[in-house]
Amino acid sequence: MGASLRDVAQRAGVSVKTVSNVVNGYEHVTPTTRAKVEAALSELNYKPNLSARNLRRGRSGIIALALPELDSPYFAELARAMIKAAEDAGYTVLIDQTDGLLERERHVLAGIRPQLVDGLIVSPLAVGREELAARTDDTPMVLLGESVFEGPADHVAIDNVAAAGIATEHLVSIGRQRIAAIGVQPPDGQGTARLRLQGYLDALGAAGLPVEEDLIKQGETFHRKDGVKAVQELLALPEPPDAVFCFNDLLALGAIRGAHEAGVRVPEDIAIVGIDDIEDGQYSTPSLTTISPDKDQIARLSMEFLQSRMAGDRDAAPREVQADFRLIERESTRGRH
Amino acid sequence: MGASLRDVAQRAGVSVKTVSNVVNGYEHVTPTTRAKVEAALSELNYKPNLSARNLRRGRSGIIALALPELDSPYFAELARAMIKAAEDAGYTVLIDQTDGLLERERHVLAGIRPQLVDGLIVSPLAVGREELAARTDDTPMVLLGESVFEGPADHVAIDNVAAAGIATEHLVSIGRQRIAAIGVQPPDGQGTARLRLQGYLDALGAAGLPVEEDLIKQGETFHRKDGVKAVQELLALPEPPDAVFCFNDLLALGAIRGAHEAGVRVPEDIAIVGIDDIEDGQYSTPSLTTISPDKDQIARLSMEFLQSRMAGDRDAAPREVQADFRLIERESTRGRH
DNA sequence: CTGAAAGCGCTTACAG
DNA sequence: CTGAAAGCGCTTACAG
Repeated sequence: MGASLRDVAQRAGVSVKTVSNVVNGYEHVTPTTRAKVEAALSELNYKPNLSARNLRRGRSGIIALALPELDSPYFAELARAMIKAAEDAGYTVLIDQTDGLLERERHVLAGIRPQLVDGLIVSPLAVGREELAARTDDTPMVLLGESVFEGPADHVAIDNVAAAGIATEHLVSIGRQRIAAIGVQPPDGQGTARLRLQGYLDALGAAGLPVEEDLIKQGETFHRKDGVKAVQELLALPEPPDAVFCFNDLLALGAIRGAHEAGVRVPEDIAIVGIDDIEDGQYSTPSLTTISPDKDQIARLSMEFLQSRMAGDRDAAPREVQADFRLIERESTRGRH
Repeated sequence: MGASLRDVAQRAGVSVKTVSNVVNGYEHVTPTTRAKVEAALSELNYKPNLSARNLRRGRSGIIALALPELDSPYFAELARAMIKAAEDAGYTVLIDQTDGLLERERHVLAGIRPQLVDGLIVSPLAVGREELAARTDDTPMVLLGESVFEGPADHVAIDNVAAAGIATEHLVSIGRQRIAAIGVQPPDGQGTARLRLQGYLDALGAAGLPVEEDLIKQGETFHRKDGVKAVQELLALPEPPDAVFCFNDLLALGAIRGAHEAGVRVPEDIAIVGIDDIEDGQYSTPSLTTISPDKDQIARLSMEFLQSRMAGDRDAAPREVQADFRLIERESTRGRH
């Protein structure tokens, strides 16, 4: 294969140590020596063996990012931000796609790739709080997404209750009275949905609007198709809603599509708002009002937490931080009816 | 940190070799010995050090996937398929996001992470054929995307000329006469655009339609915003087109949005077709007619090529394979005007 | 400023 | 079936 340090050392007529010094940018090397070594280095097209280096150094410079799915735009956009933030910090990212499956999330938490990955950023869907807390692997970890973990590890998220509240409130503010929700999960489902439901209910209460069971719909996988289906059921109701708060943008885009298919106008007949601010929502017809979490900030904060843990600060109490978000008004909630 | 093989060996009262045998599932181990070892293994919560194993074995089980951007839906969907295919083959994927920048693509080709990655799947945008051919790093590599490489490495792609031809032809078949194109690149731009332009021109020729310079628009970054801008320019023409072939779905979705903003109906006034079959196109209003490349097949073929190279078949002539694609008709080209 | 040597944790011929 | 030992390629005290 490629040349080793020893090959280079031989060719340059110096010791392995000296070559290593040059390769690693150690300052105190005679110009002459350095020149000789560098010549040999490039003649042999030397590339360090990273496995060996990692073994010796006890670190790899790789962190794993475990996400439910890479082709859901929110996660894709988050992954981009994360890869960028990791790179700025000198790390590269390895991605694990869990599909939100319990089995796979467990596998990640138990430590796939021991000693190959210096840290872990995980967005769990299936695994619960207790299991997270009972983790035996000691690779530094940062949690993403929900906000009901209560301390098994550092955690970065937006305030989901508040975000959902603001989205719902916005629908109230434009004069809507029958506000539906799409994205509720079965009782054992993910916490994000529970928190967003909470925010929705809080906002209805604050506005003095009644809660109607019929207007609260499940969104099993948080994908467009669930949004289509749910909105169709809502529109088939004897007294359909005049607005929908969708627990994410994909559901909302599905809802827009479903309304269109049913011949119902958005926003005139039904206003729609989502959460995530994925790019699609800027270009859909109508464009989508949404809550925009600061993805770059989430990425940056996650890396900061992870870095401090990787740097040795393992025992400090788990930290919890909430990233910024803001409401972005677009066509799907414009105007009154 | 964690326990090493030696720790386990001591505890079990056997040699390191025996523990290694058990860990690696070597068959010929006495049940008694195995039991002892397994007990020690779980008592110490042993996890193999992958860096050490990789160093020794000379392989890592990791392949790198270098894509322009992870948050472009086509690449996100392709990445998902690739991660899946790699996993089926026992590999994990590390993603490099090049942003299509020459500098970063070069870095990938020169071998970032030497010996840490067994193989490379690259979708180059900026780097040209000559440079690919002149690569010095000998990590096995598979190329994705264009089809004008002519042999520097194994290559998987769809037949872009044919795909563009079929898309254009479809517009002809529904009676359109003034068919525009969006997505042309500056002369030194990527080959994909050149090939799709070729297919477009071929189809116009075959249909006996004239080529009009005014109807051929650039699409610098292949993103939605370029589609919006280009379609607006087209619609401002004294004699606007009645159809547009967009070189990818993102451009097409932008074009739909742009037409909507201009008060022009799709498909009645202007029919639109794209390439990629990203999920958004199923749910847009109107839904998008497109060419669907078989992404799973692309992923599978790439892995097969890569595996054969990684298995040692380094010197065989570079292979070229074309993945399947098909036209999917949706609302954006339905009906005649 | 440079060298000789140990050792990171593993796998693998080689013996027995 | 199991053990003792070498070595993958690197980094890093330790000398000098």
